[in-house]
Amino acid sequence: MIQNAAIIPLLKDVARQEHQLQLTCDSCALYSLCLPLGLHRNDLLTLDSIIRRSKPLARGQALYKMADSFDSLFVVRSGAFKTTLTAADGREQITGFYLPGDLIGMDAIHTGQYQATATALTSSSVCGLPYDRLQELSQAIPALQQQIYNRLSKELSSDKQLLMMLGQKTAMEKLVGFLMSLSRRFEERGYAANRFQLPMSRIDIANHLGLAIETVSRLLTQLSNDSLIDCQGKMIELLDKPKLKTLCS
Amino acid sequence: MIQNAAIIPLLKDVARQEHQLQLTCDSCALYSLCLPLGLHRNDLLTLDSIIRRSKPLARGQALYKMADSFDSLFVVRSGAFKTTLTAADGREQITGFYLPGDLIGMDAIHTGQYQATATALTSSSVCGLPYDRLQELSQAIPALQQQIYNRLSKELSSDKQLLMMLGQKTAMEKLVGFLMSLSRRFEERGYAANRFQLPMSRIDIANHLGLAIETVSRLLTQLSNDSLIDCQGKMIELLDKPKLKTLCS
DNA sequence: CAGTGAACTTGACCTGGATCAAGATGGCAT
DNA sequence: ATGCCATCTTGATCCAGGTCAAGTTCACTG
Repeated sequence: MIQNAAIIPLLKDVARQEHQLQLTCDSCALYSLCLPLGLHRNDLLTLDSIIRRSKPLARGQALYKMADSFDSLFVVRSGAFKTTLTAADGREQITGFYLPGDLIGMDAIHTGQYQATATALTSSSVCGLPYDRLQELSQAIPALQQQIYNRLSKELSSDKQLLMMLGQKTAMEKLVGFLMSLSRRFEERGYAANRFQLPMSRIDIANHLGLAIETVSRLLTQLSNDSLIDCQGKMIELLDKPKLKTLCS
Repeated sequence: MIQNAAIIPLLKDVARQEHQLQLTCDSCALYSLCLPLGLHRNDLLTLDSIIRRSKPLARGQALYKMADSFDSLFVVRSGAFKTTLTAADGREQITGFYLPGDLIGMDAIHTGQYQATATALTSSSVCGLPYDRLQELSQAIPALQQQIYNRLSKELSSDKQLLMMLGQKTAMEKLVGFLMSLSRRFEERGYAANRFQLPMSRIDIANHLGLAIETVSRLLTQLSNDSLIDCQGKMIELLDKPKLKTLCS
């Protein structure tokens, strides 16, 4: 329950959290998921000194927009985000969903501009890491440099996994694969692996997986009918993980 | 013609090149595309000292295989590579094509193992960069650290572009988008932008774009009939770039 | 707590691209 | 040269999933 509050807090909850919130990384609940992982105490304090803790963002609010000038990476502190690419003709593709501890904006490093739009899916807050300062620090702190390499590499890997999903798999495989990957990510964060609130709409899921909303809706119904999941609106419970696993391999 | 020889050299050509090949980065034709870009002379020599220049690989030969233990990144020196993910059920997805100057293996950094299989599409050669040494050097050389961040970020960006292609676009848009992106990449490398040899088979293109081979073949025929491209086997000439651009936006 | 618009579900139908099938072409080894 | 196996092309058919349509439910707002 505390977990769910952390994912989809009401506005007033966020305000309260904000007030109570640890002001240093070393007392942060996300410590073990976040960038400072593996840093020594002094280095941690140095990193801490450059971090800008944001006001909470409301659902639907943009953290940054595509083509905005790039200055910071962001760590999700609470809530959830999506990043969207917009094509010349206006079509949009959701390229990723980001949960607490995830790092957003890394695809902008090689240019002066953000390459996508990052939007809060629920009330959310972030820690901002000014890139120029981060670069300097990572030059001085080997463990930090390594962390950054690792984070970049990890996002590369998961994008390539997603390419496999989009390129090879059927609608059902895509959807179940998506649910399983969400489940794993919640679990990594210490939340329940088998019962969670989807932070995104069916529309977002469909777009992300290259499907029609109707297809997503129908497949969720079908999984429900087959008692593989229980699905009440955005609340999902995974009832038969082994069978689900066979559906997405 | 020299360009094509560099992309698809005969084995004997490679052997000859190997012999003639500059042994230092600062005399390498790829210098401006490659990792050393922006390094000062002394730093360049230091980087140079850790580079392992490989024997040429024959067409179809693997540079590394998925789950092999990770130790080096590789820069393509000549030829071309594909990287392939293999799913549990054996299905494969080509997650990227790599041309001279491109860096391969970055998705492996965050684990001890390569995350994909890298295969030479033609006779090719690479420069190997032992990751532990590279990490140390980039700690000492700010410009190198920055280059590595940039390269990782750039690959992230292009993967996300690809996600957009796979998620949103029709078969024709995918194929034309693919051709245009190849054209741009050849041009960046100083080769002709409008006339080039495809280093990969139709099968590989189809797999990469999530299409059937038959579809790729049909669409190429159609583009030929409409005089938008000229297509003789693997030789492609882009005849009407403006119209092609409208087909993929 | 009624009104409103967005999100979601379900059904009926349609189509883009997959699959199946049958050559044609081409690169390579002998 | 010749034969062989890969790759590629082209045509015919099929179907997964998209599109269209018509409600239903949900979450805000006033």
